[in-house]
Amino acid sequence: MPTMSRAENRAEQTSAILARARAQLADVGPAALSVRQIARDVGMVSSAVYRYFPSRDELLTALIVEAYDELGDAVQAADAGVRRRDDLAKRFLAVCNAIRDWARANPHEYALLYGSPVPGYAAPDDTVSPAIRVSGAFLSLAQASEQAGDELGAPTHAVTTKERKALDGIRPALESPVSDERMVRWLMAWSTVFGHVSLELFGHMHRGILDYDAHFAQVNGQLVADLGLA
Amino acid sequence: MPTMSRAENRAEQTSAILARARAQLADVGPAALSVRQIARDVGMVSSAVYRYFPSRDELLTALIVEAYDELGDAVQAADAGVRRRDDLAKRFLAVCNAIRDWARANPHEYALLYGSPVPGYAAPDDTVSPAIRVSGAFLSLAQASEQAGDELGAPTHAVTTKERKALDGIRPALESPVSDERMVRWLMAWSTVFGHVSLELFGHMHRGILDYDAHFAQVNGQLVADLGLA
DNA sequence: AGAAAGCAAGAGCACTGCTCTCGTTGTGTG
DNA sequence: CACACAACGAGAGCAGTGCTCTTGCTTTCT
Repeated sequence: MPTMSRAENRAEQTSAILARARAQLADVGPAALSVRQIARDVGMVSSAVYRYFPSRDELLTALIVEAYDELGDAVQAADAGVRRRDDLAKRFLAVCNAIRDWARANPHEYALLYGSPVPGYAAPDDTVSPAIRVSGAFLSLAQASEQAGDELGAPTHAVTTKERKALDGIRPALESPVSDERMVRWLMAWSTVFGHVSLELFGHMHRGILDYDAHFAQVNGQLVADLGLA
Repeated sequence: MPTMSRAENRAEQTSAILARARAQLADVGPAALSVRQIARDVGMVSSAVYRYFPSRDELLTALIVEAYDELGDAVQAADAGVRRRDDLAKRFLAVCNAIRDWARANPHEYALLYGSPVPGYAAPDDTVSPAIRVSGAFLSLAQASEQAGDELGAPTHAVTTKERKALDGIRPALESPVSDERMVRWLMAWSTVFGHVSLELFGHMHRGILDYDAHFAQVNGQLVADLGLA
């Protein structure tokens, strides 16, 4: 039983625990995730797990980070899959569909990220950097659209001075400037997309919308038009 | 200790339990809601609570119904508070603000309604009828707008035939017809509003948007314009 | 080689949802 | 009016949870 240094073993056990936790999360959801069950699954006793994760919440936080990364990868890959980089409409649609597809494929993970915050307030700074990758995809498209000189496809409601100040938090994250009017539109698109996905996934469109795919496509089409990507 | 019939007592105990559950929900959130703690609070032993609610999930369902009703009341009152009934923009803004205000005042309740579904799948038919009151507010405004002959404030993306069929689920809930183009816009507004509130409340706008009030007002202003209510 | 640190196991604490039993007590019926 | 029945509250108990602490053992560092 040599053949494994302490560090190696630790890495292996850590990822084994995470893998089982991941599976259990997908299976029964975050609320029912049990440290003891995970321990049994990986052939440990529950107290041993606490050598690797100081608490159940920390384990959940690790899962959150993983999920954000996975979603970020999916979104990034979808965007990168569009060959004509200046076809912003196509890139936008790819991103939106990637978000929804991932959410539908991983409902519990999506709920963990965008549903109610499960523990008191987990979100320490560990989670924010992977979290911004998704909204970052929207922001880069917004910048590209601005640089391409696109005109917004719908009349713009005058941006208030308060709102201009409120947007100061976003500007530092931009490499190239985006007009406030366009930024508002893109933020609205962000809310609309996640609003739709959440409402759909959490059952609020039940018996109202009969074809989620069609409706999401319709909404995206309208967003493309409003953003002036067509 | 007479002075109380069995039925009276039952009603009183039931509402006492509900009241404490309500308070605990607002305090610690749905996940940490404990039947035993509620029992202690109302001066009972835990097993006695099960004479009134067959399980913790049923209790939660009752709370969900209560919360839907409260939000529905708030929305309805906000709408009714607008004197000029034909000022649809004002009514729309009143409804949107009522939703957000209620959500901010009752974050745990909002999370229970629009966040991740906590128990496996509670939502039996008990919850659907109070739930549709909120979306119903949007729908009545959409109908009023159609009847007023408002023109949509932004170019319309062509509605696909699939989407037209997808909307069949909503039509039975309408008293007066609404064009599919307008309906799509209103559904988008619905997604946008709840998307914004969820993203804001669950912390996803942290450090990005510096003034939630201003941004929400800006978004609503744009929605009013897009819906042609101005 | 010896001290220090890492690790797995087990026992145990305080808590949870929920079930069952056991007296008591109010209620509708013969 | 009396009696049987159903509702009720309390208590014990089961199976499960997160987490801590102690006890040995083993790898690593000095």
